[in-house]
Amino acid sequence: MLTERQLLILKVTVDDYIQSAQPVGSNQLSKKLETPFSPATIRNELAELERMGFLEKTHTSSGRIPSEKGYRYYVDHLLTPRPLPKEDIVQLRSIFEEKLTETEEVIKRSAMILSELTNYTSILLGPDVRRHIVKKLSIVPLSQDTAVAIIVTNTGHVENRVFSIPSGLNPSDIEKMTNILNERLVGVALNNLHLRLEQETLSILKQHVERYGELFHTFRQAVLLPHEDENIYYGGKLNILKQPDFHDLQKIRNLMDVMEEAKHIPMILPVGSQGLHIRIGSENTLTAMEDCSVITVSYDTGKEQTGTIAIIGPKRMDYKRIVSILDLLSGDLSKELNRMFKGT
Amino acid sequence: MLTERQLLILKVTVDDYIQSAQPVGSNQLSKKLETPFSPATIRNELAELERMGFLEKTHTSSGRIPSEKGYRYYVDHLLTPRPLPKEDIVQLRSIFEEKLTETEEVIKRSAMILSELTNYTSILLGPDVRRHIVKKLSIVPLSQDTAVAIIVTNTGHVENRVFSIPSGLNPSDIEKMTNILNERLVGVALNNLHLRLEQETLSILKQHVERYGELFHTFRQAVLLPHEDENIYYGGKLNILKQPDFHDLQKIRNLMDVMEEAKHIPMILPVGSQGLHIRIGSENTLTAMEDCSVITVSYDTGKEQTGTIAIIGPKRMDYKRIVSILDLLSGDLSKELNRMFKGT
DNA sequence: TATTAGCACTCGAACACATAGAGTGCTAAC
DNA sequence: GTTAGCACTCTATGTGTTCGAGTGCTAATA
Repeated sequence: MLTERQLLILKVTVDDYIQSAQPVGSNQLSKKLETPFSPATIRNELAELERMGFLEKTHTSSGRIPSEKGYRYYVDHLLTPRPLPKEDIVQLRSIFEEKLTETEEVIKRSAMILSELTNYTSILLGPDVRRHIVKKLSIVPLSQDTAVAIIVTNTGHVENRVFSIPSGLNPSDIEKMTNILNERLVGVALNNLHLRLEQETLSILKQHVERYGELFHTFRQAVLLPHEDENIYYGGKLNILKQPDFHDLQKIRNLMDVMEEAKHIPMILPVGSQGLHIRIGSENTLTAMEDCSVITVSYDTGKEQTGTIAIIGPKRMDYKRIVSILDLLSGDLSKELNRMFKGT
Repeated sequence: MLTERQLLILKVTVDDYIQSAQPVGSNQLSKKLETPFSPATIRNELAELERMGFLEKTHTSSGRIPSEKGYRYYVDHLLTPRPLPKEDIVQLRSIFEEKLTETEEVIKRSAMILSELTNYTSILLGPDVRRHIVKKLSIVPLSQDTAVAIIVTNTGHVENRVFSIPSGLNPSDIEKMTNILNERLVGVALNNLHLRLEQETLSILKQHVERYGELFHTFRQAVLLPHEDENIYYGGKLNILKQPDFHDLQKIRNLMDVMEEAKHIPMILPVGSQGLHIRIGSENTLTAMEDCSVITVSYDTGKEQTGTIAIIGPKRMDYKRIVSILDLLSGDLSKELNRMFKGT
């Protein structure tokens, strides 16, 4: 168990290191504490904290830096979220000052402001497109053998894909097919589309549309593959380069590589989980991220759907500030999106 | 005027430096030349080439590296494009092996393969969206006071924007409006849409649609602002970090910053100009790019439209290889896109 | 018993200095 | 015109020294 004084020293050490990026020594610490103890006393406590695994030295005669266990303890027990300064709140709220009509726009803007505010990299995940509800389907012929399939969802999101149509097809057949699809598929979620297509529309198409087989086949192909990466929004991808903690070019490369690759996202952040999460250093799944901390918070997009806000920074991240910012943004974003879609 | 031997020495020097990234000395050069001259002779020539401004030294007793003037001369007079190795051709052609239906997909894939092949950053500009021709317009109501406007173009490109509609509007009015818009605007290029909207549809709308004013106004707003950055495709953004020529983190940041910002694109590459262009170092407009070379080539997307392929690398770029690659790709891409849209 | 002053010790950063090696320019010989 | 020879220059590398910030330990102190 940690004594009061040890708690205090640990907290001040972590705070100081987060702020200065320099190992913290007993002298500095002695001056910084409001109840003064001599450097020698502090040294004893530091040695004890190190023995317990909360602090580390970079070399034998250096000051202390927090270990991962130290950060973890700090985050779990010593984090006293202070109210955000006014200017931060103003900047955050500026996301919504210009009335945007599209979810994507709002999220994109949030990612941008967030990275400006924090100087870290932000990743925002929009609500899962696959759960959006089909509002309308159209098929627009482009040439003799191609057409574009368009699906509008309740959120105003538009999916579109070009597909090939059997040449010499009767145009009125396309129209018929479109009508049948709309009758049967409006109101269905995108992730159920596949199933419903086969179950409900195939037999009806068979009756009304000539050469339904080829047409149905390519249309089905087109509709099935969703653009997986289209609701991931980044802010400040290059902010890593601003951090003094990252100097090894190879590591920076690995890190940026991992972040940009959409398929890695589920490894980087807990997609779909509720509330606030903090992953410190090697708590991350990917080794490329072992020097990073990731803070995520979920937000609510209405209709029981959620998105995720994430901040990626060095382990020496300003946890206190980021947590406050994410808390505020999560609430604001939920409110705004619910307002936008109150009627859909 | 340069002598035969000076030309030869300049060429070998540039080639060698491009390959090794190390200043080239008289000894090396002497060994490398097929007609052998002693290092001393070479030294005299090198001194002369330096005097004329084609070569530089990094310090008094170092070997020579090409100056910008040297690269320029090399590119203008000494570039003997050699045929690409088979494996490069195979990899390039792999862009088209999987039959893609959308321009965007093909271009996206080209950007990716191109950066993998070259280890540099590629930027591909698609054909100017504003010159695409409207194929179909729709308005899909989402809620009582929002709707999404959708414009399909002849290329299969779909523009969509959510806009607000006057609450309590008669749904049949939206239908009427959609019909009128389609009658009047199909076949018009996107960049003329603005003008035509006002000139041709406003008066007709007035006659047939109640409360046309508000509806028309917000629709017009939605249609007017095109997503400017949506036909820029990047490949290998992080390849800069692979280049030994870039080590200064600050410069890397500036460079990446500039490249990612869509508004800088016209400054970085000669958008819309025909044929092959090479910009070396300070020939670039932006100071952030003063250590880079940019090679661009245009390609033809049918219907008298063009796109641009660009490779951004260090001044010490493998010009010979890149030029060959871009030449080949430009041709292939033009062919493929023309094939895709032969019927539209 | 908890705290602190004192002190020897350790390590990194900064600096001076020496050396090796690659390359140069110049001169004189071929 | 070409080249061998040579003195010179600069970088990179390694070594030794000093300085300062920090530590751990011991003994004195409250």
